[in-house]
Parts: sequence; structure tokens; C-alpha cells
Amino acid sequence: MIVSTRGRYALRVMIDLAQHAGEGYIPLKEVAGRQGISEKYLEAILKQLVDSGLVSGVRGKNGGYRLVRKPCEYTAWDVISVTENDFHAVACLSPGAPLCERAGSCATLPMWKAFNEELKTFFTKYTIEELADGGT
Amino acid sequence: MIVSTRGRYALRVMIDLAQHAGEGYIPLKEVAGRQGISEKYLEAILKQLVDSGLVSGVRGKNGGYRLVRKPCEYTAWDVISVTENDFHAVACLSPGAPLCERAGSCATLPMWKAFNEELKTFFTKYTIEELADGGT
DNA sequence: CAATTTCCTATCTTGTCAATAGGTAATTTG
DNA sequence: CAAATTACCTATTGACAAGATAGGAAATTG
Repeated sequence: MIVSTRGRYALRVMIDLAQHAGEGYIPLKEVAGRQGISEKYLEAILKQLVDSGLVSGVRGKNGGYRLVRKPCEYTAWDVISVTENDFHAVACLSPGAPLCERAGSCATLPMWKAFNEELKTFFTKYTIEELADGGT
Repeated sequence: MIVSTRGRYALRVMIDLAQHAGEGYIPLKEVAGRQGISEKYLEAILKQLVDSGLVSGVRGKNGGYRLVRKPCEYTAWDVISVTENDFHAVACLSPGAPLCERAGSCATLPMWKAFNEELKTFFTKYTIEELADGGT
């Protein structure tokens, strides 16, 4: 598949946190329980979300995770682009990829570039708030 | 990356064959040479294209590969959907995937379905002829 | 028959995904 | 302070696919 379990889980976690916003910090255990996701695996995903500043985590009793911004201020793209490892159309378009010597005459490169843009455009259309509300 | 080397190579091969249509059967060696792709690896890819009826292959002297239809009658989607292993948004949407018990209440499923459609729509817009001509 | 060229099967290496395990550091509460 | 809670950190495992390579069998031509 194109979007891995990791990315899917990350989205569900963000949605879960959105649905319980305003309730203080939500412990991982709760989210994992509600979502039916392995705690340990979720831990790794949440660390990534914390590291990239999408979520804040606090230790100790009453600790847990919380959204940093309002749910309407996150898009699916924000989450996916952080959690999916190499979310670009083709290898040549990965950041830091060695310049392809055929790039100048590559018949397919424009299509891949357009697809790359399309990816971002598509997932930016969905906000976490919308997804959490199940609305359009 | 999202589209693997396999899919990219397959597209380049199809374009190459389109650019040399009407010249009879083109041996793998020529295509591989022009495109700078390992012969043995290309062999496996071409077999896939033959098996799925996109290309015909003939053995022996003067043999090789040839497009079955006109270049304008192939889309990038035709090629990619055949060569990419599991080209669907998420695992739940792979054909033959076990029905997800959360499907009914899954907040993200509609988005994944829309993305699946978008994939097909996007790549269907490009014909091999257009790509081969380098035009818009 | 000999050369050509596709077809077929098997193998190998490398890397990522998905998950698990065990321990460390911070924070609150009794 | 002690104990419970909870996030953080590092390492490891198993399964699988990508990307490639190798050697030979079958078909076709001249």
C-alpha cells in the first residue's frame, strides 16, 4: 500500500486527541485502548508527532498527550508528511536525492512532479477537525 | 518512494517502444541499452507487461517486444497499475483485504477511498503517446 | 544446425515495516 | 520521601518486498 499503517495510525491518533481536546493531557494507554492499537507501537508514533511539534507530551501522573494547535489548524498532510517515511512520487524527487543525469530529457519527470504536488494538494484539503467530526 | 523503480522503468520502456513503433519487434537489449537499465531486471518487468497483455513478445531472431495498441491508447495508469505491486491508498482498500471491523465508523476511510480514486484519475490523464512526444 | 532472443526458475542482498521488550527520567500524590 | 504514573529512549526481532543477478530452456530465423 501507499500509506503505511504508521501513517494511518498517526491520523487516527490525531483525530482521537482532537475528539478529546479540552480534557487535559490524554495518556497513551487511553488512546491505544480506544483505537485498538498496540501501546508500544503507538509510543513510537507519538514520539514522532511530539518531535515534529504537532503534539505535546508530558510525563508523570495526569500526563499524556495533547494537541498543540486547534484541530482545524492541522491538515492530514501535516500528519502524513511527518510520519510517512519517504512520501514522494519517485526516488529522484526525494529531498537530498542525487541529481538524475537523465533529468533533462526525462519524459516522465514532469508527470512525477505534478503528482508530487497533487499529493500535497489532496491531503491538505482535509483538516483534522473535519475528519474528527465525520463531516464533509 | 511511492512509485517504485519497477513502475518507473516500465513506463520508460513503454515510452521507448512507442518511440520505435512501426519498426517491428524491438529486442530487449536495445531498450535496455537506450534506457540504461539492467537487461535481466528489465526482462522481469517486460514479462509482466506481456502477461498483462500490454505488450507482445516474440522469440528468436528478429524477435523482441512491440506495443499491442496505439501509443495513444495506453495511459500511465495502465502501466503503473500492472507493475506496481499494491498500488492502493491503504491496506484496507487492497482487493481481497479482510473487511475492517472499524470500517463502519472509520473517520478516515472516506478520505482513503477518495485518494484511491484520485490516483486512478491522475494517472489516467497521461497517455503514453503524450509522454513519448514530450508534449503537454 | 547455429545464432538469436524471449521465457522460466531460483537465488541473494538490502532495507523497511510492524511490533515487542526492558529500562530511564520526569511528575504528581499520599 | 516513597510510590505510582506516564512519557521517553535504545535495542532487537521477524516478515516481506525491492532490486538485481545467474543459468538454462524453448522458440524462431536463416
